[in-house]
Amino acid sequence: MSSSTPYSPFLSTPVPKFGGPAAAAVNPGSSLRPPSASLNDLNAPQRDAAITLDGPLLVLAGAGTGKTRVITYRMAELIRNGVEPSKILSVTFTNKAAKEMAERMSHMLGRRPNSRPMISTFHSLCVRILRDEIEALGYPPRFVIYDRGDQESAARKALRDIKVTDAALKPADLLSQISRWKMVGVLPELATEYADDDRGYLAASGYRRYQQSLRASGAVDFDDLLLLTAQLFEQFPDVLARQQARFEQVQIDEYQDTNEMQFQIVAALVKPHRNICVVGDDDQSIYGWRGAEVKHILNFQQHFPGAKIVRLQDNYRCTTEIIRLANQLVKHNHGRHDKTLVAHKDGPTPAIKPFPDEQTEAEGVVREINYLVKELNVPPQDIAILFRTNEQPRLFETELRRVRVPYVLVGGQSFFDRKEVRDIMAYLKFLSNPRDEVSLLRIINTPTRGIGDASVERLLNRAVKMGRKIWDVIPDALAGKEITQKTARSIELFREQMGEFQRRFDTPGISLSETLQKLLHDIDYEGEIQKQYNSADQQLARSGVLDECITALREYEQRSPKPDLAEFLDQTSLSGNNREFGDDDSFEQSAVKLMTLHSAKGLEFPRVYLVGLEEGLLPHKRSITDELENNPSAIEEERRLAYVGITRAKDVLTISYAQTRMKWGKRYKTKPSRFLTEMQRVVGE
DNA sequence: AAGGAGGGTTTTTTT
DNA sequence: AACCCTCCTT
Repeated sequence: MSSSTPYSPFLSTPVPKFGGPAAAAVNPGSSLRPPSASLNDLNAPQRDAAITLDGPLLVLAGAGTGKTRVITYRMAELIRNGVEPSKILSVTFTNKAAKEMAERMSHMLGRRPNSRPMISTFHSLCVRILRDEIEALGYPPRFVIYDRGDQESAARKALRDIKVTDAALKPADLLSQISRWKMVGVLPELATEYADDDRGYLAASGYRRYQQSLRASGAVDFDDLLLLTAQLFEQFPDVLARQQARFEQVQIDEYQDTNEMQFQIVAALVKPHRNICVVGDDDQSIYGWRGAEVKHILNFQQHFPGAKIVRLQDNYRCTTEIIRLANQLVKHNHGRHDKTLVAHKDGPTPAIKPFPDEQTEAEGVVREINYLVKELNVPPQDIAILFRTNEQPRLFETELRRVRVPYVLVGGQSFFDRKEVRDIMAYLKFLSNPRDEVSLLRIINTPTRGIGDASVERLLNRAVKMGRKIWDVIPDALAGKEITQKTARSIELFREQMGEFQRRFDTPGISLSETLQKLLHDIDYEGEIQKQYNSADQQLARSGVLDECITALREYEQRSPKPDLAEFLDQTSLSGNNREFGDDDSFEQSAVKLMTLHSAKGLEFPRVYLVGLEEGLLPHKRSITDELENNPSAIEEERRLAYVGITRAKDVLTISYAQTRMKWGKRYKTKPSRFLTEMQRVVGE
């Protein structure tokens, strides 16, 4: 985050080296270097929050009021007051936020690697706990984390096994129902009780199959990480006691987006000492669809009686004009803590620009960006284009490429969605955990090695029936003439080959990346690419992906003290899509950012283009129909999303919409978003 | 078993 | 318009 805020930027003062004179003066008796941060950098309420060290604390922080800063300074205060750094846990919403906060702490603490606060996301925290303790639940200590694609395969298979057709229940629908159940702690055995119609019953039995197959594969999905941790705490007091003892102080950022399982985990962790500090803004709750519950932040005082509340309403990020729009817009929501942000700097009035169609919108926005960058020397990284859905950025990308302005598409699953990467990850997952059936099925005939779908299907049926592994039923399948000699031979070869690579990956001292390189060579993945794509540059691009994978693994090896394939896989599946791979920091730092409103949470940019403000897009069509059906607050979440978008802009905000838009190959007329009129009108007028 | 053609379907947001 | 699935030919 670039910090050119007019009020003391984060590291405005030089950081004295460890043990310097300043350190001795502030904290004479401590072996720890005190933080360089001075509380004078903070305004009164911020300071009040940062020095409240005991007992539950709720910081209601509006957008741009410096909540991350408060959390960091508070950690520094805790350490200054003698709390052992490693006994502090700070939970952030994304890995990126964790990384940034860790870097700031390193600056403040002067890099003392032996004791530092644990800063991580809920999911990473849970992985750490589960890696140590999961055997208690009957899972193997080695498990793989299934990403979205793996989950879909598992769901598809579960539905096929119970003979449910796509028409009755689609894999994606099953997954979202499973997720909703897991989010509130409903286990497969109990799901039927929560089903209220036929589809619900189908989903419940799908859920049972799905979970069975994950367990048999030694796999967990994202929700399991939370659910299993909560279960662990509930069922095993000794485990809970051990984890409780690890932390004396717990802080949680973006608390408005905690879901039920996360709340339970935290409540259990802090029970002995109640030293919990949560920071959030109910107006920025945008993950309701993922089980986030605003009620946790609204009811914090009921959960933790005696909690102190600090309100931060001074916005130091945006101009008065931007804040005026934001305030007016969000006032249309009900069920919120009424608060009004106060801005402190002036700037141009935000522009609202209509365009005839989405193509012109992209051209217009990019033309302006190009002018800013080329003629006015605005650094590209000061500019962001924010949008609601992932189909929107394409046109902007094309335009940016055309005028040669550097850009990065943040978040979009582009890298991990590529077939080649998914294949390679499946190989690695399988080799790390040979029980992983979903990955095995993906790679068993990729590249093609004469093991056809029909044979695999028959083998699988037999394997399931006999409760054995797919390899072990080959002789029986041969005898029953279910597969041919030739197929059996191919499978044998494949099995031997994989066995060899398993051993290699398992042997400490053998380079992981070199093993991967050899693997790709041995299975002739390159040849597969040559066959699949006939144009030379496509082939080149696809092979480039292979190199990127190898490079990613090599980089992991270099930065990890004790490289381990399973750890690499954990990190890549949790680090949200693009992080580990092709994460070219130096390039990213001087590029225009393109991202969804959801990914933009917690970030800020001097110039923001908020595009596609149309009915059906923002608010999204789905939320409009949801509003009519069952969820009266669906539109309110969209409104908060728009609010988040507006408040990302520090100085210049430009809002745009297209008057017509292409959909499914047809052009439709659009209506300007209701939010546009709302934000320009005071409630009640 | 593999590859290609044609037809039907699709769109929210992500750790 | 793009993607996936199914069916058909080799």
